[in-house]
Amino acid sequence: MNAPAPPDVRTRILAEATRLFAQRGFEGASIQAVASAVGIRKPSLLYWFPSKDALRDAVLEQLLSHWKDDLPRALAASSSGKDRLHSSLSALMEFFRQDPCRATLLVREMLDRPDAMRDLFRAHLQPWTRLVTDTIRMGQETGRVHADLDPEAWVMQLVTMAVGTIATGPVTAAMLAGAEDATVERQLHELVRIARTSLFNARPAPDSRGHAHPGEEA
Amino acid sequence: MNAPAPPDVRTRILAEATRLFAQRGFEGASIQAVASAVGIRKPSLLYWFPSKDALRDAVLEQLLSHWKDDLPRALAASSSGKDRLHSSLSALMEFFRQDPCRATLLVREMLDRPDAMRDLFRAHLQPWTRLVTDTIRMGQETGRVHADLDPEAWVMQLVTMAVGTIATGPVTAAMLAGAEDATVERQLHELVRIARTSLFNARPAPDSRGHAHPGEEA
DNA sequence: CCTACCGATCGGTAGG
DNA sequence: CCTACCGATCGGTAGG
Repeated sequence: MNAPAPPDVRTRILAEATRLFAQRGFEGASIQAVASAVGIRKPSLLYWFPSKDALRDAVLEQLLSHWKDDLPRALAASSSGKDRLHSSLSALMEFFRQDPCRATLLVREMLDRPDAMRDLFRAHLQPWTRLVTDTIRMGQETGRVHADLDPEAWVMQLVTMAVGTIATGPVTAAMLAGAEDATVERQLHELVRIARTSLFNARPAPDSRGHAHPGEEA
Repeated sequence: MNAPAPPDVRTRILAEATRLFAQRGFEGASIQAVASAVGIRKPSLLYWFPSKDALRDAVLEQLLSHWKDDLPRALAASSSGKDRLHSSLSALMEFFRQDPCRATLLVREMLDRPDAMRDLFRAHLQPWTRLVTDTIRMGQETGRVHADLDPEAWVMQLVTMAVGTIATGPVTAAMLAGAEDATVERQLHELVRIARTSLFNARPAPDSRGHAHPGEEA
């Protein structure tokens, strides 16, 4: 009846592996280092995960399952097409901002094993991207979204930008003028502006201010 | 008495190291592997570069110097502001398309050593970004460029997108609908459209010097 | 640019 | 989940 070790050894291994694989890369992070971070010996780690590659797979599986579950939730919560697109982007950025290791790890894996990641992306992310591109196409039919926009390519560019900003933001943000105040935030703010202007057509009537957006409906 | 190998051993080491560091990462590519690719023994490589870290530094230095020299050239060749921005983006994409290893290597290094890369970026890329942001600000004064655009952040987002598309494009491109026809090209095409629409004001009214653009409204 | 060699660390196994 | 141990490979040096 007594519960197993509350934080769960297996779960802690996954958490530390995610952190260390993201920080130092798969080749740069030894299973010895992961075991030490958890507070166990190396052979004990290999009892839970039969090999370093199996640990890598489990880490990735956990990350992509989280994406698969979290992202569509935000999308389903919105009603209007414009809201759906806005909250999809917010959810995407929030997913990586919650834990920047996710972005770093995804980028590293895409570079290390492009073929394996292509399959994982297709299996886990295809449904989510489909939801977003369908919403975009509806917007194109009503004329609110640029007609010459390529829906699939647009979504993947936004993913590339969001992942890249979180993963490499600490470097690129140092190029911003100003100073040391929240510079990754500044990049994310511009990212949102880029997304909005590259997606929606300019408002037809420049004079009518206020709530605007004629006939926003389902 | 015969001349040294024409391609220059040192140069060949740098080329193979660039390729292998990009492909497998710095930790994943041993100096033994680099030496084998060049066709020499490991200690011979260490005669030209005193350590693996020295080799890494030389590889990066060469890459960033190339950026520093090539990119501003395209910029200087254009006259009008709009041309300058257009050719800056073309040159940026072409730089990475010429050799995708450049993008992969830059991303890996930003993840592995953010602090060192921040300094290298500042030293090598600051002048180029300054040229672009100055041109953008000129466009904002004439009203052709969105007034609420953040010049430095916009440039870094475009760099993030271009580098990310070349480095991780083979993975994300597989998510595109269509099929197997030039999918990274399709992403680059959308990248250009995103850049254009997020930069320039729609020009429905040819009357220049329009009203100052308001910030934004939901 | 080579041969020969170094200690340290790698991923993984035996056996309990 | 542990101790003890394995062969292979790592970055680097000695010395020519």
